Amino acid sequence: MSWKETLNLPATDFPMKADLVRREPVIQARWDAEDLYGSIRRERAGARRFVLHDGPPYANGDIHLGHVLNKVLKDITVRYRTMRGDDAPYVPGWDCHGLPIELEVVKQLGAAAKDTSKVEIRRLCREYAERWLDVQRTSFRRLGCLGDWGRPYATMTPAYEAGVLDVFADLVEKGYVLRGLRPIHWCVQCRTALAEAELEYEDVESPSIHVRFAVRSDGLARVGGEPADVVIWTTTPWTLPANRAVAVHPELPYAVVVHDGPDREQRAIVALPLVAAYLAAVGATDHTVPLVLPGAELVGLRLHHPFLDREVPVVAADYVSADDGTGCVHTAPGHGADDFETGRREGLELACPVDAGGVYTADVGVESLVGVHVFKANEPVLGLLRERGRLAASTRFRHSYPHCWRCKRPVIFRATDQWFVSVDHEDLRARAVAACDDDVAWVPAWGRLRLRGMLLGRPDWCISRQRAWGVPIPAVYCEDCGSVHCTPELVRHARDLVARHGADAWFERDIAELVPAGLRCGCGGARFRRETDIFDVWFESGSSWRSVLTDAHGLQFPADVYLEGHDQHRGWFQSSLLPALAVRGAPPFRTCVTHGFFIDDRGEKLSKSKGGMKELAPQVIFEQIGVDIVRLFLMTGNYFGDVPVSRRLVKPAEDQYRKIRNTFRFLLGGLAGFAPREDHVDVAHLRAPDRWVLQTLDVLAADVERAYEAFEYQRAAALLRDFMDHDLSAFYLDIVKDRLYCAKPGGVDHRSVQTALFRLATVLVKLWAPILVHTCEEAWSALAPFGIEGSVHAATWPHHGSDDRTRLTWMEQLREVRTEIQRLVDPLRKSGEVGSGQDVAVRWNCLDETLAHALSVDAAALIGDDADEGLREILGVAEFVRVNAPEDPAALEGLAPTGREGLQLAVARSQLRRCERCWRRRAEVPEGADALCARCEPFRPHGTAS
RNA sequence: GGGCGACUAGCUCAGUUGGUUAGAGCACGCGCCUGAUAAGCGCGAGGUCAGUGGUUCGAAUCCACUGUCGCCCA
Repeated sequence: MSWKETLNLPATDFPMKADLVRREPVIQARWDAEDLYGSIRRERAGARRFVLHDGPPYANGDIHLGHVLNKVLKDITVRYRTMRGDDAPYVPGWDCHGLPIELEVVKQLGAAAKDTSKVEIRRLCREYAERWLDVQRTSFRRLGCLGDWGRPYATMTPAYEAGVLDVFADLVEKGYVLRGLRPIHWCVQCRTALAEAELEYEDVESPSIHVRFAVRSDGLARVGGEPADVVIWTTTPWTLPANRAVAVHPELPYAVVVHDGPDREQRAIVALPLVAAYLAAVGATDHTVPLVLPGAELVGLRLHHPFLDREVPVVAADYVSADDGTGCVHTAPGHGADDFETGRREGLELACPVDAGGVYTADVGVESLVGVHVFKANEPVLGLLRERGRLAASTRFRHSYPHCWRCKRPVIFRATDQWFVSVDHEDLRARAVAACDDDVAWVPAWGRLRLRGMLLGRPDWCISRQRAWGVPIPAVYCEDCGSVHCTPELVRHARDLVARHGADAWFERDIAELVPAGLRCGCGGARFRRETDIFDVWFESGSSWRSVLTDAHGLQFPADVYLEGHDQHRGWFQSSLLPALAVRGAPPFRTCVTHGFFIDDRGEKLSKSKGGMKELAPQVIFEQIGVDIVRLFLMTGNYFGDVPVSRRLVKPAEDQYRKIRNTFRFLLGGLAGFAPREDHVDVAHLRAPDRWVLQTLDVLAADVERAYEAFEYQRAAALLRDFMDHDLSAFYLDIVKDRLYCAKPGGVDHRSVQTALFRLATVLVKLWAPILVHTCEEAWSALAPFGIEGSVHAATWPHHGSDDRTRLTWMEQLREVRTEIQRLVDPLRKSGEVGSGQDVAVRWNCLDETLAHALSVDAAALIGDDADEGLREILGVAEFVRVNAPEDPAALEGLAPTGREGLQLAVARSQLRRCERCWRRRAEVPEGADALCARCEPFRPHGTAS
């Protein structure tokens, strides 16, 4: 007869096939319908608040894999903290202002852009940002991220803009804000200042020229008495009209080199280590060096500008190196950061004869250059140099050069009037470094060093931009004398206006409404015009703590965590730290967590020109792969560093997912007929393997918890995967199948397993829940018949105790033995001698005290009643017999050493008869067809012959 | 060019403060089971821990240099 019907085979509604693409939206719809986020918040009201402050993505275009990783990590964090019992709100935000959106809008307007008012452009920008905000929000929700999606923050709302102005007003009041002429990166195409973050470095080919600056005759005595030239090297000939000095390193040796030239002998002054390079560049064939002198002795020499009627000094500068060029550095204070600093120190003129569009102004000093675009000026400048015999050499040079992130054109350095936040006012820089060291935790730890280095090296923060789409800088200029007014009162006046009417008011209202009543200029004037510059978007997002970390959003200052890509060390982390420190005196975050970026499976960064990662576009994830699989995939690698991605690399995660899912399915299936409250078996009465597995689960839960606490979610996933693979699927579940299927339903053997399975299921679903958000919710629902209610995401984190490891180490030893047996059985299987382990008889002898003890005394103590049966169950064999070596040396025949020191084993086909129901070979099974073991005999239907 | 990281099996990664024979998953090879079945299980092969030099009784692990890659900057 078929005994299958007399077994308790697994049964559950939890399907093997995930069908994530179809099922995830259904689960999300239920979360929405039941207002899961809102109800959790209400439930956690008054609990310890955990604030993760969302860094706002830019509301421009579809989301990509980078957004996915970032939002998933945030979601895991929020869900984990929530399960720990914290009140962990998540308020998503969007960065809405800025150049990319404005340029996109302007591009769409085409020729009409010129005739479109600023306010109209702003309106179009707002619509554009709103549209993408919605698109992105839909995608983020589809990723299963839990949050206050109905009430996000957006940097273009009046409340947010007012917050930016609050921060600015405080900075003005405390004296951090200054206005000045500075050379900054400038895009002549976009006609705007660019932040460091808006630059992209690309290789370009530039002219590479050596230019001779003649030493004025009264200085020749210091350089050998003969006419000589200081030779500089530059890749930007167009900046030569703005040259105001030549810098040398005071401690570097300089050589006077005499060499042959095209028409006459030349005497050139260059750094000694660079003489050979110089001679090669000018093509000299022989030379002498009559004089070497330190740079310090050159300082103060006066030089003739190569084509302008002016003299420029030789000055000292530390940054001059002997690595390239000539060691004599062309210095144009209006066109370079180092040059500017040098110029300020030496009192040089800050010349910048270039207008916003990149065209030379009349100040350039050469009639023929006026009106020429600097990108087309290199040839004319070279012409001037040639005419005057000042061009020593000219070639081309390939190097990395900054480009505008939006229009991709090369940028220039140009001196302009800008607004700055001083980084050194009231020791802000030093305080920021100290805060980095003492008040902020960094995950991974090297984030501290990174931000530290950036803070120490950074210049003052240029916060102004000459564009339309942003928060206006509230300042006015006197119409009579031109002086600027930007007081705390004026800023706060504007702040109130913006809070009520939005930032557009600044551009559309009458000037009288923008300034406090009765404002007078020092010159007596009372007529003003408004500043039209707007804030750097980094200043806006860096002020988010002011308007977002507030009660209005259910948040508070400071945030527990900022969690972003590690490009935000320089970006948002820094731009948030500085204003908060200046205004509030404290960092806005307690911990900064960073993740890495994606590279393709060849180790190269993903670039849009190569098609980005289309095979893993969010649409593909949503419609073909499933979010949970991708969430799992993202938790397999080390997301703190570079994350390699490709469709091919996701494959293993799909397999892993199926394994996890099926293990859940098996756990759930084994629970059929179990009523937790009534059928639950006390720990003390649990069978040995069941008691062991729950203890192991406790250890696992503690490890997983530590991993979550440390933001090492990939570690949590790895621990869980290993446990489900090795400890459950390959070991524990294998050994308990017999009791689960064949033991008397409702008996202790059966209920003991079910007690373990029930706890395994509920705990594992919880431990996975922050990562596999949908699958765990589905599994949680499948536990409904066993009294489980609600959402797993509203459930609380499992308790776990017991540090007693004796049972664990005991079982470890048994597993070693099990492995050794399997190793020996393998050849028997391949030869067809045995099928499963249930056909195997094992004889063993052990020379190792500890192991022998574990297999005998410990087994008796930990298994209880029938230790032999217990060992057979754990080891998965039909017979496990210790040979009586001392009294019967012949019994050692056939025993072989194993990988485990001291353990000797012999395996063979068991000669015992097999129980037809449970397939175990046992001594008591009688001969004949349909023979059953003693345990199974009661399942024989009445009237059936044995 | 500078700062910060990374480099371990064909691929993706573990490897807690230096300490037995460097682990796992995928892929690969050989099998088992058919009572988790569009599942499950076992065994096996595969590594000069990027390279070179150093510290140490002992280095994948600490130090220096070199190479390749990434991020940030110049």
